[in-house]
Amino acid sequence: MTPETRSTPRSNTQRALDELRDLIFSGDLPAGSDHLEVELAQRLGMSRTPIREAMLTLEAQGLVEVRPRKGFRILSLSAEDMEEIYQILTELESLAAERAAARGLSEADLAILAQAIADMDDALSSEDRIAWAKADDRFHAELVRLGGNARVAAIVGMYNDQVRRARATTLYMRPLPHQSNADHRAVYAAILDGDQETARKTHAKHRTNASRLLTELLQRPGMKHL
Amino acid sequence: MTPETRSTPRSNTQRALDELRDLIFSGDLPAGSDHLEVELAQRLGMSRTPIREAMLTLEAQGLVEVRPRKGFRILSLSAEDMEEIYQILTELESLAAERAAARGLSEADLAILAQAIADMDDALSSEDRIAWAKADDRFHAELVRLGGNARVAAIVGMYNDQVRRARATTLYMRPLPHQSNADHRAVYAAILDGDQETARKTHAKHRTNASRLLTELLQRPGMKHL
DNA sequence: ATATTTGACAATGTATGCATTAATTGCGTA
DNA sequence: TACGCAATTAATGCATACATTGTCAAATAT
Repeated sequence: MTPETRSTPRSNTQRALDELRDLIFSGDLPAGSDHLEVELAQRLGMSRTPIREAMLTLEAQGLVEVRPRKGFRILSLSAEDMEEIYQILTELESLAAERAAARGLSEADLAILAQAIADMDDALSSEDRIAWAKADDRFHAELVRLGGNARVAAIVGMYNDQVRRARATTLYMRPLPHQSNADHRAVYAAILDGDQETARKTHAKHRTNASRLLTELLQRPGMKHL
Repeated sequence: MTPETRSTPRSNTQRALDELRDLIFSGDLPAGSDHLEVELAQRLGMSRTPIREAMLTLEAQGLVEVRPRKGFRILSLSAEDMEEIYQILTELESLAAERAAARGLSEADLAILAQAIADMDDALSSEDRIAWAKADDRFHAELVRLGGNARVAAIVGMYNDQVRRARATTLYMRPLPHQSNADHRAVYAAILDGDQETARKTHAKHRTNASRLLTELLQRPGMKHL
């Protein structure tokens, strides 16, 4: 845990990328706010160049918008954006579930998935929503990994980043997600069974429900953008 | 068609992005080749900075890989890569077809789609494969547009770019795509009918067939990478 | 008062130079 | 000959300076 255990001296561009992501996800750079190159450069203690380069990558990932004389705008997501993203997540994760089921994976292969489910159960009993959200993240990330399509995993990861803020906001607005855990177990079972169709459909239903819940919460007055 | 009709004097970074894309798609920068910053800078008549910035964007889009002292590598696609990409295209285009069917679109809304189909028919009768490929592109682009999810359209567009080289190569290796045209018409009819399930399944089958054909051709000896 | 033009300013786009560092080559030694 | 080490080289990472250009505001004309 020492501060300087890093062997590779990461480039400033890389640091800028990581730190800017953190600033965005933490809400330190709020959605909708604008930021000039010099401002961010000073803030991170480097020159404009690595900031620009990091911002280009973040733009390609859909997190910011470059507005030539107005600075970088941290993109906010409307309810419609959220629906678009959830459609994609539903679709691609369901594909991953189907493919995972098709691969004839053993219980050992599914250990991480099983662990994530167990962690979610624990988190639910202790009503620890943050721990639950983290385990849920792990479940979904591992699911797309098991799907065996690296590009699907990358896209899903990217969009999960984008909705992270929204999920954090709604985490305490929703009831405890008992149904989610049941869904996860059903998906797990279908994958282990090699039942592609069930894996896909079960997961699709799970995601569709989650999506509906989220968008309903987000459409409450005063929640316009995140 | 005058060379200087452009009102906005596009930035060099933008030009670099466009021209590098063209060089890649045209095969002028062959898949697998490495290129240094200075080389490309000289080639495009600008300094290293806009080249670097363009390359970062291209890297985020999966077209090149930045290899710190070895130059930028133009990524080649193996048969496995192609399968990954086609899985995604199948999935997201089928989603688009379903959503398009759900939107209650009128015949007028589907005019571009219908035109693309007609163009493909014409191209088939005259056995003009290039015209067919272009119309096919238009059909798929319009389909995802009609799906109403801009992010889906963006992803599909990106991956279509990536497989363009492969499709060009195989264009003359395959039989004339009569079945494709029948598929397209079926998808069109389902969308007009508002039959979501048929739209999705029909398009999925269409894409799966196309994918199988392509990957078989690509697995012929001597075709390793594209 | 409103619209328009001009001008100053400020932010970005781009080029360039320097420091850093990985790769490579050549040399010495076993 | 083969191996390892050191020096050289070359490419990039980053900072910085400068040119360009959009923006804003003040001033003028209608």
